[in-house]
Amino acid sequence: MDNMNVSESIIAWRWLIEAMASFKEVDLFLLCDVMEAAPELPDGLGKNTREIVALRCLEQLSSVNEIASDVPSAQGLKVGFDLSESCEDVLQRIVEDTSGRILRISRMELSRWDIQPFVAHKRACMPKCALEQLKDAILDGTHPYADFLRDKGHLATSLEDANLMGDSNHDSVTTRPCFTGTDVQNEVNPDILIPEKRNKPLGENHHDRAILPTKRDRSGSAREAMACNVHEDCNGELNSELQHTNAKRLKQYESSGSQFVEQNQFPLHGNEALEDSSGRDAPVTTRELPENELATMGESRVLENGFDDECNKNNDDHSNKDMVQTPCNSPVMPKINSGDEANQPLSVDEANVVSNHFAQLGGAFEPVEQNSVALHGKEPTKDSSKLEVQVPVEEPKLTEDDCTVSNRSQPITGDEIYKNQSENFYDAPSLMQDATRDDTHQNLSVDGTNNASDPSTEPIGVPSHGTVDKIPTKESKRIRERDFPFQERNPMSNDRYQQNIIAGEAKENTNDCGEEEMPCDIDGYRNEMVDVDKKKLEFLQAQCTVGRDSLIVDWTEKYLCMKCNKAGSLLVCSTNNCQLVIHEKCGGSLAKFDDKGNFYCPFCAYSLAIMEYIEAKKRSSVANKELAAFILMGSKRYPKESARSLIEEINHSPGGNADENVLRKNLENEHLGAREKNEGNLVELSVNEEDDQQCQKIKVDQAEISAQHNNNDSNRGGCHGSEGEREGGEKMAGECPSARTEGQQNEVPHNASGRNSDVNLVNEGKSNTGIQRKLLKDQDIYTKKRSVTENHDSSGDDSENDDHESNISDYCILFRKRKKPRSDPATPQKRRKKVPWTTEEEQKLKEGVQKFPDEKNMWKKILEFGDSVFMEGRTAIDLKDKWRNMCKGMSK
DNA sequence: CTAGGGGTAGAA
DNA sequence: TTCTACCCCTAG
Repeated sequence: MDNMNVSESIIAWRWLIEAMASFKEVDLFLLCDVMEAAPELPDGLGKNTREIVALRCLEQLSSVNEIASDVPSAQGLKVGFDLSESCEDVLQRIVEDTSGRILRISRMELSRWDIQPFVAHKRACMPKCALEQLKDAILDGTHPYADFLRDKGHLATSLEDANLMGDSNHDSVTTRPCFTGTDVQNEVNPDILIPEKRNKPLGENHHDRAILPTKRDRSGSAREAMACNVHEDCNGELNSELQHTNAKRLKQYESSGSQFVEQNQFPLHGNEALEDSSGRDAPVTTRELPENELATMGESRVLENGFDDECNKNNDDHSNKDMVQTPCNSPVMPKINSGDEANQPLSVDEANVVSNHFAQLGGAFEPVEQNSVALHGKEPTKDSSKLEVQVPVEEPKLTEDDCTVSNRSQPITGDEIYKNQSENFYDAPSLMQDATRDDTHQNLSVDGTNNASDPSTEPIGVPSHGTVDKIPTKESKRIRERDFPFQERNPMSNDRYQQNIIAGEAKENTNDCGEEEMPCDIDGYRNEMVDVDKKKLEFLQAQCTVGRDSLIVDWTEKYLCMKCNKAGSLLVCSTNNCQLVIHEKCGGSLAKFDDKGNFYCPFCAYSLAIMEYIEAKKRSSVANKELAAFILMGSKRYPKESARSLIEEINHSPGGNADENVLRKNLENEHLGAREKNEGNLVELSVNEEDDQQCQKIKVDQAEISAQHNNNDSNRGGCHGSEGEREGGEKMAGECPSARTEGQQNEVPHNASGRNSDVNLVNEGKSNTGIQRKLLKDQDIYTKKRSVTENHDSSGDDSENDDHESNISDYCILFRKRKKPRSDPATPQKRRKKVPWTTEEEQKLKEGVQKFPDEKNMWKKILEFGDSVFMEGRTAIDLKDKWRNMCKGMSK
C-alpha cells in the first residue's frame, strides 16, 4: 500500500481487516497481526472496524462458551449484555472482569456470560463489510462504474458461476452477513492472492495453526509476517465438500449464528480430528476462481499480488501454514473448539488472540507474558518466523469511485469516502438493514404479493429493502426470532435443539441416571428428546441440502412443504421458532393439533408428548410420596417392627426405584424415631413379618397375583388366609384358633393364619362384601399379610379398620409383597387364646412325628394327618412347638 | 421349610 | 411363679 495515499491506504487496510474479520475461520491471530500492521485508522472508521473485530473476538469466545454451557455448573444464570453496548465495550468488560486473567479464563468462567445472544444480535445488525457492499453496489448497478467494474471483474460471471456450481456454493449471495469463503473469492482480487504454493494439502494447517506462537513470540515479525498473508490452498475437492455442506451450514448459521452447529456436526477431538478436518478444510482462497473473476475489483482492488515475491519465499515451506485456512462455511470446527473439556482454559492462542486484540483495541489490556500462560496441548513447534501473513504490499489503486459503496448514482468525491463508508456502514439505517443477512429474503421472494416491508415496522435487521418480501405475520415473527434469538428464545428452536443435543450428550457422558428423583426411564425419555432434536436438526439440514433453492431456505417464506417440497396448503408448526412447514398429510399421524387447533409438527408433537409424560411422571412421583407420607403420618399405630421390616423390604426391593428410595429414606427417618416413641405401644395394625425374607425374594407377578386371586376366591370364598395361597388347596380350617375359639374376631378375616375359613366366610357373608373384595385384591397383591384383624379393638368397627387396612394395602402395594401376614407380636389382644393340648392331640402328634420323621413339611403333614384330632386353630408351628415342649418334658 | 433359641402372656 | 401355648427370630 505504499503507493497509496494515506486515505486510500486506510481504506484498503480497513477493507482488509473487515473482510478478514468477517471470516470466522480467519485466525484471530492473523487478524490481530493485520491490525497491528495497519496504520492507525481514523476514529470513525477505526471504531467501526474495531467493532467488527471485537465482534469477531466475541464470537470466538461465544463458541468457547457454547462448550462451556455443557458444564452443569455453568448452566445457571448467565450474565447477559446490554444489546446497546458495543462489541468493543463488551469485550473490554469481559477482559476486565477476568482481571486480566482472560488468558487463563476457563470455559467454566467463560460460561458465566451469556455471550451468544449478544453476538447473535450484533452479528445480525452488523452490516456487510465494505468490500461486499462494494460488490453489491457493482452488481446492483448502483455503483457509478458498475458496468465497467462488473465487466472488468467478471462479477456477474462469477455470480452466475457460483449459482451454477450447485446447491451450496451460494455464499456469495448468502444471507450471511460476513464474508464467506466464496464471498472472498468473489470479492478479493485474485491477482493478489494467489500464492505460488497452493496445492499443498492443508492437512497440517490446522495443526500448525493450533500451535501458533503467541504474538509476543512473533514480535518483530508481525509486519514481516504480514507480508505473506493467507488465502491458501483450495482445490476442487474442497470446493466440492464446501458445496456439499454449504446449505446445511447456512441453515445452521441462520438459527444459531455461531459455530456451534459445526461443532456438533463435526465433532473434532484433538489433533486427529484437526488433521482429518483438513480434508474438508477449504481455505479461504481466491485460487479457485479464474483470475478474471477474481479481478473483480479491477483497479480498485485492495490487495495486490505484488507481495508474492516475499510471500513466495515463505510459502515455499509454509505457504500452508498460518494461513487463513477455511472459508466461513467450512464444517471444520475451529480449533478453539476442538477441546471437549469445558473447564479447559483457553488455549494460549485463544487467549492471546483475544488479549492481543483487545490490547490493540483499547490498550487497556496487556497481553500476558507467554511464559505465564498455561500451555496445554501441543507446544508451539513452529517458529514465529513461520507465521506469515500475507499483506498486500502493492497498494490498491483506489479511486474515489472505487471506494464508493453507495447507492447514489452520483459518485462521491474526495473525503466523502470516509464519511460515506462510515455512514453506509454504520450510520445509515437503511443500509445497515440492507446489509444484514436478511437480504437473502430478496432472493427468496415467493410471489409477487410480497411487498416491500415497511421499514418503520420492521425490526432492526429485518430487511426493509425494496425487494424484500412482505412477510406475513408469522414469517415476520420468524425473522425476528431468527435475527433476534435472544429476544425470543425459543425452547424448540434449532438453537435449543443443539443445546439439547449437547446437554443430552453431556448428560449421557456424565450421569445417565443422575437425577435422584427421577427414574432412569425418564432420563431415557430425555435422551429421547435429545434424539428427537437431533433428528429434527438432521431433517432440517437434509431439507436444506436437497432444497431446490440452495440459498438459505426459509420454508415459511417459500411456502413449500419441507417434506415434499411442494406448495399447497401448509401447516406451520405452532411451536415457537420451529421452522417446519408441511402439508398436513405429510405430517403423518404424529402431527397433531392441540385443543386450540394449533398444529404441531411430528418432531414437536413427539417432544411435547415426552415432556407431558415426564411431567406426568413427576406428578405421579410426588403424589406417591405424599401418599406414603400421609399414610405413615397417620399410622402412629404402625408398629416399629413393621416399619423396620418395611424399610428392610424396601431396601431389598429389587424393583426399587428412585421414588422408593426417597420414600425409604423418609421411612427410616420417621420410623427410626418413632420406634422409640412406640416402644411397647400397642398397635392395632400390624404386618406379619413371618415371611419377610421370603417376601423379599418374591416378586409377585401380576399374573400370578391374578391367578391366586381367582384361586383364593374360588377356593376360599374370600378367605384371606395366606396359607391357602401358599399351598393352594390346603385346608384352611383350623388355622385360626383364635377366630374359632374366641369367636369374636374376625370380621376381617385376612387373618394371619387365615385358617378359619368357615368363620371368615360367615363373617364376610355378613358384611363388608365390597370392602372384602377390595381387601382380597389388596391382599393378593401383597399376599400374606397378617392382619390386623383379629382383634381390632374388638369394636367391630370393621368398616373403619377395613378402610385403614385398605389404605395400608394400597400403600404396601408399592413395597410389600407379603406372603404371609401375621399378627403383631406386640399386640396382646391379638395373641391367640391358649388352647390346651389334649392328650389325644399329643398322641396324634407323636404318631405324626413317627410317621413323618424328618420329612419336608413334616409338621404340615402331621397337621393334616391329625386333622381330625387337632384343634382347628392349631398350626404346623404349634405342632412343632408342642413337640418341642413334649420333648423337653420327656427329657425331664 | 425346619429347627432351635428365646420372649411373652395367660392360666393355674 | 410356673407352666404352657403362642409367637418371633435366625440359621441352615
